[in-house]
Amino acid sequence: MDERLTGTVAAFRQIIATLRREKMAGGLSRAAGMPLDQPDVQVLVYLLDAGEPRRVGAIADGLQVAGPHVTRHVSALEGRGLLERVRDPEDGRAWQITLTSEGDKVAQQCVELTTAWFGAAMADWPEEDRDELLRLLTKLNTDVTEHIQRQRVN
Amino acid sequence: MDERLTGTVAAFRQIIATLRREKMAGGLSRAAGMPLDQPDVQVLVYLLDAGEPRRVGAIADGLQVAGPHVTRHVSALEGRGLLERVRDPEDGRAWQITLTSEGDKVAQQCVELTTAWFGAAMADWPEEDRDELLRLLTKLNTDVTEHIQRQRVN
DNA sequence: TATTGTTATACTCTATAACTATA
DNA sequence: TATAGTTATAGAGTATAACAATA
Repeated sequence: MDERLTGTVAAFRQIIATLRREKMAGGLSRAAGMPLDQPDVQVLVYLLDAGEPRRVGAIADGLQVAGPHVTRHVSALEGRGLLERVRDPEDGRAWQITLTSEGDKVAQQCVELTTAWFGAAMADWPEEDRDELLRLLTKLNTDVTEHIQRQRVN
Repeated sequence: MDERLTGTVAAFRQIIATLRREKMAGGLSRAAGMPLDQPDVQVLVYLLDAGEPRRVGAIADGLQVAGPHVTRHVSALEGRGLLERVRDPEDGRAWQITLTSEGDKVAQQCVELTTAWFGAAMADWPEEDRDELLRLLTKLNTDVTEHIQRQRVN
C-alpha cells in the first residue's frame, strides 16, 4: 500500500474537518450584513461563477446536491432580494435564476473574503507552490470525478 | 486578488462535494460486513492511527468534533464489539478507548479501501506529482490550522 | 471548584417521495 | 409519459446545555 496516499488522504480529511469547524459562513454573514448559511453562499457563488442565469436543476448539478435542497435556498435568497426567478422563455416548467445587483455584490464579497482568508493562511507560500497546488487539486478533481463515473458504469 | 487562489479554493470545494456525495461509508460497511457510518469509521481510523488507547476527549480533539458526538459513536462501536472502554488507571473520571482485534481489523480495512479508492482514481499520476500533493496538502493543513489559531488569539 | 464524560435536546445540511404544471 | 420544479418529510452529522462522578 502506498504510504504517501494514506498520508495524503489523512491530510485532506483533516483540512476538511478544520474548515468545517471554522464555520466560515458566520464571518460572511457579518460582512454581508445579513444571515447567510453555507448553502446560501454556495448558490450565490455558483451563480457568480456561471456569469449568467441558471436553472434550478443546473445549480443542483453544479453543487452536486438534490433539487429540493436548491429550491429551498433559492426561495430564501429570493425573499431577501439577492436573486430573482424568471420563467425560462423556452420551457415553461423551468426558471432562470438570476443574481440581483445586491446578490452579485454579496456573492463577490463571499469569494473575496474566502480567497483573502486562504491568502492569509498561505501568506508565505512561494509562487511555485501556489501554482503546483492549483494544478494538482484541479487534476485531482478531474480524476476523482472520472473515477466515480467509471465506477457507476460498472 | 490572486486568481490562482480562487481556482484552488473552487477545486477544493468541488472535491469535497464530490466525495461527500460518494458516501464512501456504504462501501466500507459492505466490506466490513456490518453497518458503519462515517463518524464510526473516523473514530476507528483515529484509534488505529494513534496505535494505542485514547481518551474520549483526545478522540474529540483529534477529529475536531464535540465530546458528546464521540461518546455516542464509542458506545455504538463498543456495543458491536469493535472497541472497549477501560477505566484510565490514572484518572477515575476518564476512559481509555481500546480497539478490539475485530475493531483493529475493520479499521485497517477502512484505511485500505479508502487508499485503494484514491489509488485507482490517481492510477496514472507520476511519482513526482504524488510526492508534491502529499507535501502541499500537509503544508496546507499546517498553515490553515495555524492561521485559525492566530485568529483566535486576536 | 475544575474537569471527564454522559444524557438530553436541538440545529444544519442534505436526501427521498409524492405532487404540480408544463412538455 | 417524461421532465422541471416544489412541498413535505426524514435522515445523517454535529453542537450546546445540563448533569454526574471524580479530581
